[in-house]
Amino acid sequence: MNDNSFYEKVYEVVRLVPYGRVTSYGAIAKYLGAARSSRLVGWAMNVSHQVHPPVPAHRVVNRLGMLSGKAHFEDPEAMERQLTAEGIEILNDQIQQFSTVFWDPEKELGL
DNA sequence: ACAATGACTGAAT
DNA sequence: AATTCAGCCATTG
Repeated sequence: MNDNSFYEKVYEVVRLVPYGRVTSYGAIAKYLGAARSSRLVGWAMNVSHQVHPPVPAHRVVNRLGMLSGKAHFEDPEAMERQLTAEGIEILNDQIQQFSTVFWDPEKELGL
């Protein structure tokens, strides 16, 4: 994987997600100019465990604010725990007040 | 070079 | 309104 690969871009954006905020796969994909490559973002996250530096994958959820990828973590409970530690309220694997904690790269960073 | 994969998303039923 | 279907596309075997 080259540093210029699509994955690397994804990691870069994910690292930009502020503390206590989350974003969605689609938002990242769209920000990267590949709005329909949301799956690739998820795939990138799957590999993010072996990537350096570490990527805050726990801050990335699907567009509904559901912890769809928690099962892919070393410890599925860790994702939920970390988000909670950042002040994000989670119930039944779903982020509460998602609209409030949602962080849209396009909106926050600007196009 | 071809086929398969997938932590998604939006449209169709 | 809820659930199912199909497209999507970079990476990998």
